[in-house]
Amino acid sequence: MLNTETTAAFRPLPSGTATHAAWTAQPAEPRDAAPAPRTASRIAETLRTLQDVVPITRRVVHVGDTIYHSGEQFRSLHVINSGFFKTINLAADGREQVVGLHFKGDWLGFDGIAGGQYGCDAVAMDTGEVWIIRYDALIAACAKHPPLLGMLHTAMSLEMTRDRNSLLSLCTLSADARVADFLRYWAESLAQRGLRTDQITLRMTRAEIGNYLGMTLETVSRALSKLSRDKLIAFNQKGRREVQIPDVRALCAYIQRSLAPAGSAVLQ
Amino acid sequence: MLNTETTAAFRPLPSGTATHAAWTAQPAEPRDAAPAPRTASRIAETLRTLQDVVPITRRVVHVGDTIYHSGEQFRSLHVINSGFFKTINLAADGREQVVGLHFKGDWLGFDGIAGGQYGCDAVAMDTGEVWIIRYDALIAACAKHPPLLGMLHTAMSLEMTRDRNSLLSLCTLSADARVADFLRYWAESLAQRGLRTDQITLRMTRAEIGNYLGMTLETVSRALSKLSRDKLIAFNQKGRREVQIPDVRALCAYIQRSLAPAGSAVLQ
DNA sequence: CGCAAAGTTGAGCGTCCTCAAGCAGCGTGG
DNA sequence: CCACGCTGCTTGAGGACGCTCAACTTTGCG
Repeated sequence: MLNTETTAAFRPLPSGTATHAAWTAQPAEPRDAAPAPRTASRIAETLRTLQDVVPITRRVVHVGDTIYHSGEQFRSLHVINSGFFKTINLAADGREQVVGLHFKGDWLGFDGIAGGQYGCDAVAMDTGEVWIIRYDALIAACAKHPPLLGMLHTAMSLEMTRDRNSLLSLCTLSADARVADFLRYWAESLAQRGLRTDQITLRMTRAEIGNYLGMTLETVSRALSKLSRDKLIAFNQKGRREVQIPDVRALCAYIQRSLAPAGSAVLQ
Repeated sequence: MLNTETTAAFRPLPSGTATHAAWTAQPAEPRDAAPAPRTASRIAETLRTLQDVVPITRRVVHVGDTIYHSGEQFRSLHVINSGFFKTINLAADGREQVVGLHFKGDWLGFDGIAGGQYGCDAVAMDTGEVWIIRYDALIAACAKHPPLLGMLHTAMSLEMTRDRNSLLSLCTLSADARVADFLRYWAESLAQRGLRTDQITLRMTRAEIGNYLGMTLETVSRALSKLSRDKLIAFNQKGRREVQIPDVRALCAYIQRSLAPAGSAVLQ
Protein backbone atom coordinates (compact mmCIF):
# COMPACT_ATOMS: atom_id res chain seq x y z
CA MET A 1 0.00 0.00 0.00
CA LEU A 2 1.14 3.49 -0.66
CA ASN A 3 1.14 6.34 1.73
CA THR A 4 -2.03 8.08 2.67
CA GLU A 5 -0.72 10.81 4.88
CA THR A 6 1.14 14.04 4.66
CA THR A 7 1.46 14.90 8.29
CA ALA A 8 0.75 13.17 11.52
CA ALA A 9 -2.78 14.51 11.31
CA PHE A 10 -3.31 12.57 8.12
CA ARG A 11 -2.39 9.16 9.50
CA PRO A 12 -4.82 6.39 8.69
CA LEU A 13 -7.95 6.91 10.66
CA PRO A 14 -8.48 4.60 13.63
CA SER A 15 -10.78 2.59 11.43
CA GLY A 16 -13.91 3.50 13.33
CA THR A 17 -14.27 6.79 11.57
CA ALA A 18 -13.38 5.39 8.20
CA THR A 19 -15.72 2.47 8.02
CA HIS A 20 -19.05 4.15 8.33
CA ALA A 21 -18.25 5.94 5.09
CA ALA A 22 -16.94 2.81 3.48
CA TRP A 23 -19.12 2.04 0.55
CA THR A 24 -20.24 5.58 -0.06
CA ALA A 25 -16.73 6.79 -0.61
CA GLN A 26 -16.00 7.46 -4.23
CA PRO A 27 -13.40 9.89 -5.40
CA ALA A 28 -15.47 11.19 -8.27
CA GLU A 29 -18.20 13.70 -7.70
CA PRO A 30 -18.92 13.13 -4.05
CA ARG A 31 -21.09 16.19 -4.12
CA ASP A 32 -23.62 14.96 -6.60
CA ALA A 33 -26.35 12.93 -5.02
CA ALA A 34 -27.85 11.81 -8.31
CA PRO A 35 -25.10 12.17 -10.88
CA ALA A 36 -26.50 9.99 -13.61
CA PRO A 37 -29.54 11.95 -14.75
CA ARG A 38 -27.93 15.28 -14.05
CA THR A 39 -24.87 14.51 -16.08
CA ALA A 40 -26.90 13.02 -18.89
CA SER A 41 -29.12 16.08 -19.16
CA ARG A 42 -26.15 18.41 -18.92
CA ILE A 43 -24.52 16.63 -21.81
CA ALA A 44 -27.69 16.61 -23.87
CA GLU A 45 -28.23 20.30 -23.26
CA THR A 46 -24.67 21.13 -24.20
CA LEU A 47 -24.86 19.22 -27.45
CA ARG A 48 -28.19 20.82 -28.29
CA THR A 49 -26.91 24.30 -27.57
CA LEU A 50 -23.77 23.76 -29.59
CA GLN A 51 -25.80 22.66 -32.59
CA ASP A 52 -27.95 25.73 -32.30
CA VAL A 53 -25.50 28.52 -31.79
CA VAL A 54 -22.09 27.65 -33.17
CA PRO A 55 -20.79 26.31 -36.50
CA ILE A 56 -19.86 22.66 -36.19
CA THR A 57 -17.85 20.35 -38.40
CA ARG A 58 -18.67 16.72 -37.82
CA ARG A 59 -16.08 14.04 -38.17
CA VAL A 60 -16.57 10.31 -38.03
CA VAL A 61 -13.64 8.43 -36.59
CA HIS A 62 -12.61 4.80 -36.28
CA VAL A 63 -10.38 2.88 -33.93
CA GLY A 64 -6.90 4.31 -33.93
CA ASP A 65 -7.74 7.57 -35.65
CA THR A 66 -5.96 10.54 -34.17
CA ILE A 67 -8.07 13.66 -33.85
CA TYR A 68 -5.12 15.91 -33.24
CA HIS A 69 -1.45 15.51 -32.47
CA SER A 70 0.70 16.98 -29.77
CA GLY A 71 2.43 20.03 -31.15
CA GLU A 72 -0.13 20.60 -33.88
CA GLN A 73 -1.44 24.13 -34.08
CA PHE A 74 -4.49 24.69 -31.91
CA ARG A 75 -7.54 26.11 -33.60
CA SER A 76 -10.45 23.99 -32.49
CA LEU A 77 -11.94 22.25 -29.55
CA HIS A 78 -13.60 18.90 -30.06
CA VAL A 79 -16.74 17.59 -28.44
CA ILE A 80 -17.46 13.89 -28.40
CA ASN A 81 -20.88 13.10 -29.79
CA SER A 82 -20.29 9.37 -29.67
CA GLY A 83 -17.45 6.96 -29.19
CA PHE A 84 -14.60 6.74 -26.78
CA PHE A 85 -11.22 8.44 -26.79
CA LYS A 86 -7.94 8.59 -24.96
CA THR A 87 -5.49 11.44 -24.66
CA ILE A 88 -1.79 10.71 -24.58
CA ASN A 89 0.86 12.98 -23.22
CA LEU A 90 4.13 12.70 -25.10
CA ALA A 91 7.28 13.80 -23.34
CA ALA A 92 10.25 15.04 -25.30
CA ASP A 93 12.25 12.00 -24.21
CA GLY A 94 9.84 9.47 -25.64
CA ARG A 95 7.79 8.67 -22.58
CA GLU A 96 4.15 8.20 -23.41
CA GLN A 97 1.44 8.51 -20.83
CA VAL A 98 -2.28 8.02 -21.21
CA VAL A 99 -3.59 10.95 -19.21
CA GLY A 100 -7.29 10.83 -19.89
CA LEU A 101 -10.23 8.75 -21.02
CA HIS A 102 -13.11 10.53 -22.64
CA PHE A 103 -16.73 9.69 -23.33
CA LYS A 104 -19.73 11.25 -24.97
CA GLY A 105 -20.15 14.89 -24.07
CA ASP A 106 -16.53 15.40 -23.07
CA TRP A 107 -14.51 18.17 -24.63
CA LEU A 108 -11.05 17.64 -26.01
CA GLY A 109 -8.22 20.05 -26.67
CA PHE A 110 -8.36 22.46 -23.77
CA ASP A 111 -4.66 22.06 -23.22
CA GLY A 112 -4.04 23.76 -26.54
CA ILE A 113 -5.56 27.08 -25.56
CA ALA A 114 -2.64 28.36 -23.55
CA GLY A 115 0.25 27.58 -25.85
CA GLY A 116 -1.38 27.73 -29.25
CA GLN A 117 -0.72 24.07 -29.88
CA TYR A 118 -2.15 20.87 -28.52
CA GLY A 119 -0.27 19.24 -25.69
CA CYS A 120 -1.52 15.71 -26.20
CA ASP A 121 -2.54 13.25 -28.85
CA ALA A 122 -6.24 12.45 -28.89
CA VAL A 123 -6.96 8.99 -30.25
CA ALA A 124 -10.24 7.25 -30.95
CA MET A 125 -10.64 3.85 -29.30
CA ASP A 126 -13.88 3.05 -31.06
CA THR A 127 -15.99 4.24 -33.94
CA GLY A 128 -17.56 7.54 -33.10
CA GLU A 129 -18.22 11.11 -34.05
CA VAL A 130 -16.59 14.27 -32.83
CA TRP A 131 -17.77 17.78 -33.40
CA ILE A 132 -15.01 20.14 -34.35
CA ILE A 133 -15.62 23.63 -33.07
CA ARG A 134 -13.34 26.48 -33.92
CA TYR A 135 -12.23 28.17 -30.76
CA ASP A 136 -12.64 31.69 -32.12
CA ALA A 137 -16.12 30.87 -33.35
CA LEU A 138 -16.96 29.38 -29.99
CA ILE A 139 -15.88 32.49 -28.14
CA ALA A 140 -17.89 34.62 -30.52
CA ALA A 141 -20.92 32.43 -29.95
CA CYS A 142 -20.45 32.67 -26.21
CA ALA A 143 -20.67 36.43 -26.43
CA LYS A 144 -24.08 36.18 -28.06
CA HIS A 145 -25.28 33.24 -26.03
CA PRO A 146 -23.89 33.48 -22.47
CA PRO A 147 -25.07 30.07 -21.23
CA LEU A 148 -22.67 28.48 -23.65
CA LEU A 149 -19.78 30.06 -21.80
CA GLY A 150 -21.00 28.48 -18.63
CA MET A 151 -21.08 25.11 -20.31
CA LEU A 152 -17.56 25.58 -21.57
CA HIS A 153 -16.28 26.49 -18.14
CA THR A 154 -18.16 23.64 -16.54
CA ALA A 155 -16.52 21.22 -18.95
CA MET A 156 -13.08 22.61 -18.16
CA SER A 157 -13.78 22.50 -14.46
CA LEU A 158 -14.90 18.88 -14.62
CA GLU A 159 -11.78 18.00 -16.53
CA MET A 160 -9.62 19.32 -13.72
CA THR A 161 -11.62 17.49 -11.10
CA ARG A 162 -11.13 14.30 -13.02
CA ASP A 163 -7.39 14.84 -13.32
CA ARG A 164 -7.15 15.37 -9.59
CA ASN A 165 -9.07 12.25 -8.87
CA SER A 166 -6.65 10.37 -11.08
CA LEU A 167 -3.80 11.75 -9.02
CA LEU A 168 -5.55 10.69 -5.86
CA SER A 169 -6.03 7.13 -7.06
CA LEU A 170 -2.52 6.92 -8.36
CA CYS A 171 -0.98 8.08 -5.12
CA THR A 172 -3.14 6.40 -2.52
CA LEU A 173 -4.30 3.08 -3.94
CA SER A 174 -2.55 -0.24 -4.39
CA ALA A 175 -2.32 -1.76 -7.84
CA ASP A 176 -5.32 -4.03 -7.31
CA ALA A 177 -7.43 -1.22 -5.96
CA ARG A 178 -6.39 1.02 -8.81
CA VAL A 179 -7.64 -1.48 -11.33
CA ALA A 180 -10.87 -1.82 -9.39
CA ASP A 181 -11.20 1.96 -9.28
CA PHE A 182 -10.57 2.10 -12.99
CA LEU A 183 -13.48 -0.27 -13.61
CA ARG A 184 -15.63 1.66 -11.18
CA TYR A 185 -14.82 4.91 -12.95
CA TRP A 186 -15.61 3.37 -16.30
CA ALA A 187 -18.93 2.02 -15.09
CA GLU A 188 -19.74 5.35 -13.50
CA SER A 189 -18.98 7.19 -16.71
CA LEU A 190 -21.31 4.91 -18.62
CA ALA A 191 -24.00 5.21 -15.98
CA GLN A 192 -23.84 8.97 -16.08
CA ARG A 193 -24.54 8.78 -19.78
CA GLY A 194 -27.42 6.42 -19.40
CA LEU A 195 -25.62 3.39 -20.76
CA ARG A 196 -25.53 -0.16 -19.48
CA THR A 197 -23.01 -0.80 -16.75
CA ASP A 198 -23.60 -4.45 -15.96
CA GLN A 199 -21.64 -5.45 -19.01
CA ILE A 200 -18.86 -3.19 -20.17
CA THR A 201 -16.41 -3.60 -22.99
CA LEU A 202 -12.93 -2.39 -22.25
CA ARG A 203 -11.61 -0.87 -25.40
CA MET A 204 -8.06 -0.84 -24.16
CA THR A 205 -5.35 -3.45 -24.06
CA ARG A 206 -3.87 -4.49 -20.75
CA ALA A 207 -0.82 -2.45 -21.69
CA GLU A 208 -2.86 0.69 -22.21
CA ILE A 209 -4.72 0.21 -18.95
CA GLY A 210 -1.41 -0.34 -17.22
CA ASN A 211 0.07 2.78 -18.70
CA TYR A 212 -2.94 4.80 -17.62
CA LEU A 213 -2.80 3.37 -14.10
CA GLY A 214 0.96 3.50 -13.68
CA MET A 215 1.66 -0.23 -13.63
CA THR A 216 2.70 -2.99 -15.99
CA LEU A 217 0.39 -5.03 -18.15
CA GLU A 218 1.19 -8.14 -16.12
CA THR A 219 0.04 -6.45 -12.96
CA VAL A 220 -3.18 -5.39 -14.65
CA SER A 221 -3.78 -8.94 -15.79
CA ARG A 222 -3.14 -10.33 -12.33
CA ALA A 223 -5.41 -7.75 -10.72
CA LEU A 224 -8.23 -8.56 -13.10
CA SER A 225 -7.77 -12.27 -12.46
CA LYS A 226 -7.90 -11.63 -8.74
CA LEU A 227 -11.05 -9.54 -9.01
CA SER A 228 -12.56 -12.30 -11.07
CA ARG A 229 -11.59 -14.94 -8.51
CA ASP A 230 -13.17 -12.79 -5.81
CA LYS A 231 -16.38 -12.61 -7.87
CA LEU A 232 -16.24 -8.84 -8.02
CA ILE A 233 -16.14 -8.98 -11.78
CA ALA A 234 -16.75 -11.69 -14.33
CA PHE A 235 -15.37 -12.21 -17.79
CA ASN A 236 -17.51 -13.15 -20.70
CA GLN A 237 -16.46 -16.47 -22.13
CA LYS A 238 -14.70 -15.65 -25.36
CA GLY A 239 -12.98 -12.34 -25.05
CA ARG A 240 -11.28 -11.04 -21.96
CA ARG A 241 -12.15 -7.49 -22.92
CA GLU A 242 -15.77 -7.82 -21.84
CA VAL A 243 -16.24 -7.36 -18.13
CA GLN A 244 -19.35 -7.82 -16.07
CA ILE A 245 -19.69 -5.94 -12.83
CA PRO A 246 -22.46 -7.57 -10.87
CA ASP A 247 -22.31 -5.01 -8.08
CA VAL A 248 -20.48 -1.73 -8.36
CA ARG A 249 -20.85 -1.11 -4.65
CA ALA A 250 -19.01 -4.32 -3.88
CA LEU A 251 -16.22 -2.98 -6.04
CA CYS A 252 -16.18 0.24 -4.02
CA ALA A 253 -16.08 -1.74 -0.81
CA TYR A 254 -13.10 -3.66 -2.14
CA ILE A 255 -11.28 -0.42 -2.83
CA GLN A 256 -12.02 0.79 0.67
CA ARG A 257 -10.89 -2.46 2.20
CA SER A 258 -7.53 -2.22 0.51
CA LEU A 259 -7.03 1.16 2.14
CA ALA A 260 -7.09 -0.15 5.69
CA PRO A 261 -5.78 -3.70 5.54
CA ALA A 262 -4.63 -3.65 9.14
CA GLY A 263 -7.70 -2.73 11.12
CA SER A 264 -10.42 -5.11 12.07
CA ALA A 265 -13.00 -2.42 11.84
CA VAL A 266 -14.73 -3.10 15.12
CA LEU A 267 -11.80 -2.70 17.45
CA GLN A 268 -11.43 0.72 18.95
CA MET B 1 11.57 1.78 -12.14
CA LEU B 2 8.03 2.01 -13.31
CA ASN B 3 6.70 1.22 -16.70
CA THR B 4 7.14 3.57 -19.58
CA GLU B 5 5.22 1.79 -22.27
CA THR B 6 1.69 0.95 -23.24
CA THR B 7 2.32 -1.17 -26.27
CA ALA B 8 5.31 -2.72 -27.88
CA ALA B 9 5.81 0.50 -29.78
CA PHE B 10 6.35 2.33 -26.53
CA ARG B 11 9.14 0.13 -25.23
CA PRO B 12 12.20 1.96 -23.98
CA LEU B 13 14.01 3.45 -26.90
CA PRO B 14 17.21 1.70 -27.96
CA SER B 15 19.10 4.38 -26.09
CA GLY B 16 20.52 5.99 -29.20
CA THR B 17 17.36 7.90 -29.92
CA ALA B 18 16.77 8.84 -26.32
CA THR B 19 20.10 10.27 -25.43
CA HIS B 20 20.39 13.06 -27.93
CA ALA B 21 17.34 14.62 -26.34
CA ALA B 22 18.61 13.95 -22.87
CA TRP B 23 19.10 17.26 -21.21
CA THR B 24 16.59 19.16 -23.28
CA ALA B 25 13.76 16.90 -22.24
CA GLN B 26 11.51 18.50 -19.69
CA PRO B 27 7.92 17.51 -19.23
CA ALA B 28 6.71 21.03 -18.67
CA GLU B 29 6.18 23.38 -21.57
CA PRO B 30 8.37 21.81 -24.18
CA ARG B 31 6.92 24.20 -26.70
CA ASP B 32 8.13 27.37 -25.12
CA ALA B 33 11.64 28.27 -26.10
CA ALA B 34 11.97 31.10 -23.61
CA PRO B 35 9.42 30.46 -20.93
CA ALA B 36 10.76 32.69 -18.22
CA PRO B 37 10.17 36.17 -19.66
CA ARG B 38 7.02 35.12 -21.46
CA THR B 39 5.43 33.68 -18.38
CA ALA B 40 6.49 36.61 -16.25
CA SER B 41 4.98 39.12 -18.62
CA ARG B 42 1.83 37.07 -19.00
CA ILE B 43 1.38 37.07 -15.25
CA ALA B 44 2.08 40.76 -14.94
CA GLU B 45 -0.36 41.57 -17.68
CA THR B 46 -3.07 39.41 -16.12
CA LEU B 47 -2.66 41.04 -12.73
CA ARG B 48 -2.71 44.49 -14.29
CA THR B 49 -5.82 43.73 -16.30
CA LEU B 50 -7.61 42.28 -13.33
CA GLN B 51 -6.94 45.37 -11.28
CA ASP B 52 -8.29 47.54 -14.06
CA VAL B 53 -11.46 45.81 -15.08
CA VAL B 54 -12.87 43.71 -12.27
CA PRO B 55 -13.66 44.28 -8.59
CA ILE B 56 -11.06 42.65 -6.39
CA THR B 57 -11.00 41.84 -2.71
CA ARG B 58 -7.49 41.45 -1.38
CA ARG B 59 -6.68 39.07 1.40
CA VAL B 60 -3.41 38.66 3.21
CA VAL B 61 -2.73 35.13 4.33
CA HIS B 62 -0.20 33.42 6.56
CA VAL B 63 1.20 29.93 6.79
CA GLY B 64 -1.55 27.43 7.31
CA ASP B 65 -4.43 29.69 6.37
CA THR B 66 -7.06 28.02 4.27
CA ILE B 67 -8.45 30.14 1.46
CA TYR B 68 -11.38 27.86 0.86
CA HIS B 69 -12.48 24.42 1.92
CA SER B 70 -13.64 21.44 -0.06
CA GLY B 71 -17.41 21.46 -0.13
CA GLU B 72 -17.70 25.16 0.56
CA GLN B 73 -20.00 27.00 -1.79
CA PHE B 74 -18.23 28.32 -4.83
CA ARG B 75 -18.57 32.00 -5.59
CA SER B 76 -15.12 33.30 -6.29
CA LEU B 77 -11.90 32.49 -8.03
CA HIS B 78 -8.65 33.44 -6.38
CA VAL B 79 -5.52 34.79 -8.01
CA ILE B 80 -2.21 34.62 -6.22
CA ASN B 81 -0.52 37.98 -6.04
CA SER B 82 2.24 36.72 -3.80
CA GLY B 83 3.04 33.69 -1.70
CA PHE B 84 2.79 30.01 -2.26
CA PHE B 85 -0.14 27.64 -1.93
CA LYS B 86 -1.07 24.00 -2.11
CA THR B 87 -4.37 22.44 -3.02
CA ILE B 88 -5.48 19.29 -1.25
CA ASN B 89 -8.01 16.84 -2.53
CA LEU B 90 -10.02 15.23 0.24
CA ALA B 91 -11.69 11.93 -0.49
CA ALA B 92 -14.79 10.89 1.38
CA ASP B 93 -12.88 8.09 3.05
CA GLY B 94 -10.28 10.34 4.62
CA ARG B 95 -7.54 10.09 2.07
CA GLU B 96 -5.80 13.37 1.55
CA GLN B 97 -3.80 14.13 -1.54
CA VAL B 98 -1.82 17.24 -2.38
CA VAL B 99 -2.80 17.73 -5.99
CA GLY B 100 -1.24 21.05 -6.84
CA LEU B 101 1.36 23.64 -5.95
CA HIS B 102 0.65 27.21 -6.87
CA PHE B 103 2.72 30.32 -7.27
CA LYS B 104 2.26 33.96 -8.09
CA GLY B 105 -0.12 34.50 -10.96
CA ASP B 106 -1.83 31.15 -10.62
CA TRP B 107 -5.57 30.95 -10.29
CA LEU B 108 -7.27 28.85 -7.65
CA GLY B 109 -10.77 27.45 -7.46
CA PHE B 110 -11.53 26.38 -11.02
CA ASP B 111 -12.72 23.01 -9.78
CA GLY B 112 -15.63 24.73 -8.09
CA ILE B 113 -17.20 26.06 -11.24
CA ALA B 114 -18.83 22.84 -12.33
CA GLY B 115 -20.41 21.66 -9.12
CA GLY B 116 -21.07 24.93 -7.33
CA GLN B 117 -18.69 24.04 -4.55
CA TYR B 118 -14.95 23.79 -4.27
CA GLY B 119 -13.43 20.36 -4.71
CA CYS B 120 -10.22 20.96 -2.81
CA ASP B 121 -8.80 22.81 0.14
CA ALA B 122 -6.44 25.62 -0.78
CA VAL B 123 -3.87 26.29 1.89
CA ALA B 124 -1.21 28.97 2.16
CA MET B 125 2.31 27.70 2.72
CA ASP B 126 3.79 31.12 3.23
CA THR B 127 2.73 34.66 3.88
CA GLY B 128 1.14 36.10 0.78
CA GLU B 129 -1.77 37.87 -0.79
CA VAL B 130 -4.61 36.51 -2.86
CA TRP B 131 -7.08 38.44 -4.88
CA ILE B 132 -10.61 37.24 -4.48
CA ILE B 133 -12.64 37.67 -7.62
CA ARG B 134 -16.31 36.89 -7.74
CA TYR B 135 -16.96 34.54 -10.60
CA ASP B 136 -20.10 36.33 -11.75
CA ALA B 137 -18.31 39.66 -11.71
CA LEU B 138 -15.43 38.14 -13.63
CA ILE B 139 -17.73 36.84 -16.34
CA ALA B 140 -19.43 40.20 -16.57
CA ALA B 141 -16.05 41.89 -16.89
CA CYS B 142 -15.01 39.44 -19.59
CA ALA B 143 -18.01 40.48 -21.64
CA LYS B 144 -16.84 44.06 -21.60
CA HIS B 145 -13.17 43.30 -21.89
CA PRO B 146 -12.65 40.23 -24.09
CA PRO B 147 -8.90 39.82 -23.52
CA LEU B 148 -9.66 38.97 -19.93
CA LEU B 149 -11.57 35.90 -21.08
CA GLY B 150 -8.53 34.78 -22.98
CA MET B 151 -6.43 35.13 -19.86
CA LEU B 152 -8.92 33.11 -17.87
CA HIS B 153 -8.95 30.33 -20.42
CA THR B 154 -5.19 30.37 -20.67
CA ALA B 155 -4.93 29.93 -16.94
CA MET B 156 -7.34 27.01 -16.98
CA SER B 157 -5.52 25.46 -19.90
CA LEU B 158 -2.17 25.73 -18.15
CA GLU B 159 -3.63 24.15 -15.07
CA MET B 160 -4.63 21.08 -17.06
CA THR B 161 -1.24 20.85 -18.70
CA ARG B 162 0.36 20.91 -15.29
CA ASP B 163 -1.92 18.20 -13.95
CA ARG B 164 -1.05 16.00 -16.89
CA ASN B 165 2.62 16.52 -16.38
CA SER B 166 2.17 15.47 -12.78
CA LEU B 167 0.52 12.29 -13.99
CA LEU B 168 3.38 11.69 -16.37
CA SER B 169 5.99 12.05 -13.66
CA LEU B 170 4.04 9.92 -11.25
CA CYS B 171 3.63 7.08 -13.72
CA THR B 172 6.95 7.02 -15.46
CA LEU B 173 9.61 8.10 -12.98
CA SER B 174 11.29 6.29 -10.13
CA ALA B 175 11.08 7.76 -6.66
CA ASP B 176 14.50 9.40 -6.88
CA ALA B 177 13.74 10.89 -10.26
CA ARG B 178 10.38 12.12 -9.06
CA VAL B 179 12.01 14.05 -6.27
CA ALA B 180 14.52 15.47 -8.71
CA ASP B 181 11.70 16.42 -11.06
CA PHE B 182 9.88 18.05 -8.18
CA LEU B 183 12.89 20.25 -7.48
CA ARG B 184 13.27 20.97 -11.17
CA TYR B 185 9.62 21.97 -11.41
CA TRP B 186 9.93 24.19 -8.38
CA ALA B 187 13.02 25.92 -9.75
CA GLU B 188 11.35 26.31 -13.12
CA SER B 189 8.29 27.88 -11.52
CA LEU B 190 10.47 30.37 -9.70
CA ALA B 191 12.49 31.09 -12.81
CA GLN B 192 9.38 31.77 -14.83
CA ARG B 193 8.45 34.39 -12.28
CA GLY B 194 11.82 36.03 -12.31
CA LEU B 195 12.88 34.74 -8.91
CA ARG B 196 16.17 33.25 -7.78
CA THR B 197 16.56 29.56 -8.46
CA ASP B 198 20.04 28.86 -7.21
CA GLN B 199 18.77 28.83 -3.66
CA ILE B 200 15.24 27.69 -3.04
CA THR B 201 13.37 27.25 0.18
CA LEU B 202 11.07 24.28 0.28
CA ARG B 203 8.03 25.29 2.21
CA MET B 204 6.83 21.76 2.62
CA THR B 205 7.72 19.05 5.05
CA ARG B 206 9.09 15.75 3.77
CA ALA B 207 5.69 14.26 4.47
CA GLU B 208 3.93 16.82 2.28
CA ILE B 209 6.41 16.35 -0.52
CA GLY B 210 5.97 12.62 -0.23
CA ASN B 211 2.24 12.89 -0.35
CA TYR B 212 2.43 15.09 -3.43
CA LEU B 213 4.83 12.69 -5.14
CA GLY B 214 3.13 9.49 -4.09
CA MET B 215 5.80 8.14 -1.77
CA THR B 216 6.65 8.09 1.92
CA LEU B 217 8.54 10.78 3.76
CA GLU B 218 11.42 8.36 4.35
CA THR B 219 11.79 7.82 0.64
CA VAL B 220 11.82 11.58 0.05
CA SER B 221 14.48 11.99 2.67
CA ARG B 222 16.61 9.25 1.17
CA ALA B 223 16.20 10.66 -2.32
CA LEU B 224 17.28 14.10 -1.18
CA SER B 225 20.27 12.64 0.63
CA LYS B 226 21.22 10.78 -2.52
CA LEU B 227 20.92 13.88 -4.69
CA SER B 228 23.06 15.69 -2.18
CA ARG B 229 25.71 12.95 -2.19
CA ASP B 230 25.73 13.13 -5.99
CA LYS B 231 26.31 16.90 -5.79
CA LEU B 232 23.16 17.62 -7.77
CA ILE B 233 21.81 19.62 -4.88
CA ALA B 234 23.28 21.02 -1.71
CA PHE B 235 21.77 21.75 1.66
CA ASN B 236 22.38 24.91 3.53
CA GLN B 237 23.99 24.19 6.86
CA LYS B 238 21.30 24.78 9.46
CA GLY B 239 17.96 23.87 8.02
CA ARG B 240 17.33 21.05 5.62
CA ARG B 241 14.55 23.02 3.98
CA GLU B 242 16.89 25.23 2.00
CA VAL B 243 18.15 23.61 -1.16
CA GLN B 244 20.75 24.86 -3.59
CA ILE B 245 20.61 23.67 -7.16
CA PRO B 246 23.96 24.47 -8.73
CA ASP B 247 22.90 23.28 -12.15
CA VAL B 248 19.31 22.61 -13.13
CA ARG B 249 20.40 20.93 -16.35
CA ALA B 250 22.40 18.40 -14.40
CA LEU B 251 19.21 17.64 -12.53
CA CYS B 252 17.38 17.11 -15.80
CA ALA B 253 20.13 14.82 -17.01
CA TYR B 254 19.79 12.82 -13.83
CA ILE B 255 16.08 12.38 -14.47
CA GLN B 256 16.77 11.24 -18.00
CA ARG B 257 19.44 8.83 -16.88
CA SER B 258 17.06 7.14 -14.51
CA LEU B 259 14.72 6.48 -17.42
CA ALA B 260 17.14 4.28 -19.34
CA PRO B 261 19.35 2.71 -16.70
CA ALA B 262 20.19 -0.24 -18.93
CA GLY B 263 21.69 1.29 -22.03
CA SER B 264 25.24 2.41 -22.30
CA ALA B 265 24.34 5.23 -24.61
CA VAL B 266 27.08 4.75 -27.15
CA LEU B 267 26.34 1.20 -28.16
CA GLN B 268 24.13 0.43 -31.12
C1' DC C 1 -2.94 -22.97 -41.38
C1' DG C 2 0.55 -20.00 -39.67
C1' DC C 3 1.87 -15.88 -37.70
C1' DA C 4 1.39 -11.84 -34.81
C1' DA C 5 -0.70 -9.60 -31.07
C1' DA C 6 -2.94 -9.94 -26.71
C1' DG C 7 -3.38 -12.14 -22.45
C1' DT C 8 -2.21 -15.28 -18.50
C1' DT C 9 0.69 -17.17 -15.13
C1' DG C 10 4.97 -18.30 -12.65
C1' DA C 11 9.71 -17.41 -10.58
C1' DG C 12 13.01 -14.24 -9.04
C1' DC C 13 14.35 -9.90 -7.71
C1' DG C 14 14.52 -4.84 -6.82
C1' DT C 15 12.41 -0.72 -5.33
C1' DC C 16 10.06 1.22 -2.01
C1' DC C 17 7.25 0.70 2.20
C1' DT C 18 7.18 -0.37 7.21
C1' DC C 19 8.93 -0.19 11.55
C1' DA C 20 12.26 1.48 14.55
C1' DA C 21 15.89 4.15 16.63
C1' DG C 22 18.34 8.26 17.04
C1' DC C 23 19.35 13.23 16.28
C1' DA C 24 18.43 18.21 15.71
C1' DG C 25 15.86 22.41 16.32
C1' DC C 26 12.60 24.88 19.21
C1' DG C 27 9.34 26.55 22.41
C1' DT C 28 7.71 25.79 27.30
C1' DG C 29 8.18 25.54 31.97
C1' DG C 30 10.52 24.32 36.19
C1' DC D 1 19.87 27.73 32.83
C1' DC D 2 18.75 23.12 31.32
C1' DA D 3 15.22 19.49 31.29
C1' DC D 4 11.44 18.26 28.68
C1' DG D 5 8.42 17.35 25.00
C1' DC D 6 7.27 17.98 20.30
C1' DT D 7 7.93 18.08 15.50
C1' DG D 8 10.72 17.29 11.64
C1' DC D 9 14.48 14.77 9.57
C1' DT D 10 17.76 11.00 8.82
C1' DT D 11 19.27 6.37 8.57
C1' DG D 12 19.07 1.34 9.02
C1' DA D 13 16.99 -3.45 8.73
C1' DG D 14 13.58 -6.34 6.99
C1' DG D 15 9.77 -7.43 4.19
C1' DA D 16 6.10 -6.83 0.66
C1' DC D 17 4.37 -5.23 -3.50
C1' DG D 18 5.01 -4.84 -8.04
C1' DC D 19 8.50 -5.12 -11.93
C1' DT D 20 11.29 -8.13 -15.05
C1' DC D 21 11.89 -11.97 -17.62
C1' DA D 22 10.09 -15.97 -19.54
C1' DA D 23 7.04 -19.62 -21.14
C1' DC D 24 2.74 -20.68 -22.66
C1' DT D 25 -2.19 -20.09 -24.28
C1' DT D 26 -5.69 -17.75 -26.75
C1' DT D 27 -7.50 -14.74 -30.23
C1' DG D 28 -7.62 -12.63 -34.57
C1' DC D 29 -6.27 -12.05 -39.28
C1' DG D 30 -4.19 -12.77 -43.98
